[in-house]
Amino acid sequence: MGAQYLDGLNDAQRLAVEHGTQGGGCPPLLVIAGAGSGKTNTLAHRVAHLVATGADPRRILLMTFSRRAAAEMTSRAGRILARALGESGRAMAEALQWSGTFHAMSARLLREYAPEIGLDPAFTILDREDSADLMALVRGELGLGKTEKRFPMKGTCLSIYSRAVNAQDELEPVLGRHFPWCAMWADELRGLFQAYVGAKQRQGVLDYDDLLLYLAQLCGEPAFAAHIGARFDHVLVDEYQDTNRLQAAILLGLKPSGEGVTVVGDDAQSIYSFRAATIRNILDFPSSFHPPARVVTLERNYRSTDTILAAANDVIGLSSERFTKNLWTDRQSQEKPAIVVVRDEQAQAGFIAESVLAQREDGLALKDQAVLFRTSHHSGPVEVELTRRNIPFVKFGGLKFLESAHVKDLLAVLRFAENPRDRVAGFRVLRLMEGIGPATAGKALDLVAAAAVPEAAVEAFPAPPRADRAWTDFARAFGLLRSGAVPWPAELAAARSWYEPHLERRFEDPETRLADLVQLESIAAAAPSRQRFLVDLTLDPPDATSAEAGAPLLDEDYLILSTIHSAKGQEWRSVYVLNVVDGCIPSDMSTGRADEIEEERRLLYVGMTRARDRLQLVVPQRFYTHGQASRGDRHVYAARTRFIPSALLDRFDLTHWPKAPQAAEEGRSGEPRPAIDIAARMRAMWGTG
DNA sequence: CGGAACTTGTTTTTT
DNA sequence: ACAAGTTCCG
Repeated sequence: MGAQYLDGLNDAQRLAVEHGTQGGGCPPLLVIAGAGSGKTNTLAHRVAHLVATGADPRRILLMTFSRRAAAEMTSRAGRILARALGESGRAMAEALQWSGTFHAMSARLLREYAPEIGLDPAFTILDREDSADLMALVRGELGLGKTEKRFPMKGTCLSIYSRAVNAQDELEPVLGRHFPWCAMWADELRGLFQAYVGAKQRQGVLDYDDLLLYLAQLCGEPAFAAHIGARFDHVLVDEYQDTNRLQAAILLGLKPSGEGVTVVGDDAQSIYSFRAATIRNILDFPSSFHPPARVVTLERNYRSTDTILAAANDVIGLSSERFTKNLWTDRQSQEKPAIVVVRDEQAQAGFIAESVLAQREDGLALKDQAVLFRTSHHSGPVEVELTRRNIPFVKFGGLKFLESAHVKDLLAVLRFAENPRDRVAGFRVLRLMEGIGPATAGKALDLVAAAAVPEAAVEAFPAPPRADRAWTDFARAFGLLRSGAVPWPAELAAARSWYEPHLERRFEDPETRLADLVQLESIAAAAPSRQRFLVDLTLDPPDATSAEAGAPLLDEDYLILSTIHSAKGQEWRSVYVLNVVDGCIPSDMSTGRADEIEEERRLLYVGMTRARDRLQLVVPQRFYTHGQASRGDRHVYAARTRFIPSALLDRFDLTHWPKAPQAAEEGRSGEPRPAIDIAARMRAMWGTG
């Protein structure tokens, strides 16, 4: 049967789309989808085709890496179905309710099964920072704050815990491999983690890892697993190379036979091992089943020019691991990707600004261009330069608006109302009031947690005289939020009006912060309930920060700045990669072990393969070190990344910017700079510290 | 309780 | 260089 909407697909894509839709069951399928091979399109077609050939869209589970990817996928599937079947097709797509991240789907399922596993269905979810705060709280209670040698910081403790959980590994090997400097604390850490788990359970809170861990445990019980698995006829997982062992355990628990399972990914683009993702998941997938899963490989690249692809293929080709596929394209170009050598990060920023504008003159909108980098702060000087020249941009990755103190404060009020046992939220809220410190807050929270009616306990609490007034106001607001008398979006406004005086007292710039809170209310309006709002926001925070304080500039043109991690799955006509220098890519934090270096290589590969028509890698020659500024400006010389050795230079055009070093410009503030800073080397001979 | 001054270990990417 | 934690004082 030749469905017309499949005509645009190539043979391999079509194989992937039609697999298991022609009767006789649907055995497991692995799609190895190279960069730019039309992966999203193929997966969307597969979902649409499944539905068009009779699958019930309410019984399809689609797990993606981000909510944004899920939305893209379902809307594409919707368009295909609408084209094929008209209005009824659109309705079918809307029934694709089970799509989202592993974490979000887990939260939803756990909420349903909570009563059966002794979990409070009103559980709240701690984000990374909240989890670390709770870890610190517990650490204090155990007296690990005051030790001879300093105990690891809260964030480090959480990272250790998180890796052990997600990799399903024992503490000692985790410490040995990833946190050798904490190995001496193994016993104390074990005790800390035990107490941390206890605290979470008493408070009815789950952290990110728990969402996966609880569901994996549930799926480890055959009876539950079968029950949950039976709700879905098809389970599709995108970006499978970036899943960890817990996620694989969930998938295999739900569908032990692999019937109806499709996973899609690319081993060459695995870049999340720091989150315990393991490439073994995708490599071992076929042999997890009997007979083994079918494998379809998409090797035709529709995105990049042949010159860009040749360079990217060569970069990944130097990997010590063997990759089985070789991407090809028929998009010819005369232009090779460029390596642009600039003097320093300042010059790099100047080059970006100028080049972006020049390309816009040539008809390339800002939105068609993106600046990518390894680490969030690498874009600092570029951001300054763009702002100076009034070039609008939006930045993805790095600090989020959700992490600002005032937003967290307001959310904590809601979370405390949702779950009065949530100590991190409660602590945060109570201490906003003048005269309430850690001691008083702790006492109050104990009473609230023990009370049958939390709002009554708040009202009855004997606040210190200094805080009396503030406490009365709080008790009233808290009672209102708990009563359910205020319908949802208005509840947020109620919380804000309680919070406003505290905001004004605590911050220098209350106006801009208040604007953020108002913006939060527009997000809240889209959520059906307080609970959904809190879950959605912690599991999928708005990930962009723009120069002009988050104004939704949908129609305007703006440049994209993004970490390479956040650029996953995206593409632009013109791409710049910053700091393509040893120490940045690979990050000098990740040059310890061979597998870390390999991941950095893949990171560069991912960055390069985002480009459609034009790719420019920028190499600053030196970096200023602002350590102990004893005398003069110190700097270190940087070398081009080790991932592009001389043998690969043929694949690139080597250029300098500015074209001709302008002596006049340099001399303005005094003597010309020497090409080699002998003086700095002399000083460096005697150590840097 | 809350702010100021000081000390010391750390390191990035994100659901 | 920085942020987190500690100590001290009003």
